[in-house]
Amino acid sequence: MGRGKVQLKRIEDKSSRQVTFSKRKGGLMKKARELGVLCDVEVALMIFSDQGRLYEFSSAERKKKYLSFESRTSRKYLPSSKIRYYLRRIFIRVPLSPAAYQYQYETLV
Amino acid sequence: MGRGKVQLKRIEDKSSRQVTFSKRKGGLMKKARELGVLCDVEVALMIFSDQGRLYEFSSAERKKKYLSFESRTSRKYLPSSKIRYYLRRIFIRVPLSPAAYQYQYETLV
DNA sequence: GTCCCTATATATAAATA
DNA sequence: TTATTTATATATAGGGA
Repeated sequence: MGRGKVQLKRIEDKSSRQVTFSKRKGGLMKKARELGVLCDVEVALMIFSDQGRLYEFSSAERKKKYLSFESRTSRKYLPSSKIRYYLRRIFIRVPLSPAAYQYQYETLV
Repeated sequence: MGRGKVQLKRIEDKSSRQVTFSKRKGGLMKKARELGVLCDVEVALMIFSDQGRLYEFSSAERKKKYLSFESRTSRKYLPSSKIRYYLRRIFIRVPLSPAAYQYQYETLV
């Protein structure tokens, strides 16, 4: 999709990796939104940049009614331990123990 | 990206909506994976079809070590109340009350 | 549904400013 | 760096079997 064909492996040059990230992130978000609209389905997309920043798209129209995770994190740079924590909790969904959940709940609500 | 240009609104014909869903879902998954590899970032994508089926991609390499939500749901068709529940819990992340969490935890673990 | 085909729209790599 | 341009690779709409 460009002047040259690209190999599917990590782009080693930091500068072009950043440029590609920015372009493809935009493209992916756009396509996620299109899929939601065209096919009338719910789509969610989350991307953690290597800077630890969270980019998120969700087609859930009710989103605004609820406490948004995004509002708590998207403007922060997270350390990698936090990233791992969030990934486990959100993407991989290891249940927290009830005691750990109680603690989390108290810090969030 | 095809013989005709498409308007960004719900495809009303059920059959072509289904075909478009299948094609674009595949494309989106592929691009999510490419972004993760090329730019060395974590990407997660979740799609609920209108049949209530969950399709999921996550670049988190540690995934297999943990209990996967996918293994519990991706082969099932969920009623819309369940979809809404999962969307709230996962995408929008309304915290459950500790009591409700305790109940969920017991049914999951 | 479901798989192919292929003309066309779109995304984007590399160049350029 | 950060935009903008443009040539090219890729995705996919519409169609047929």
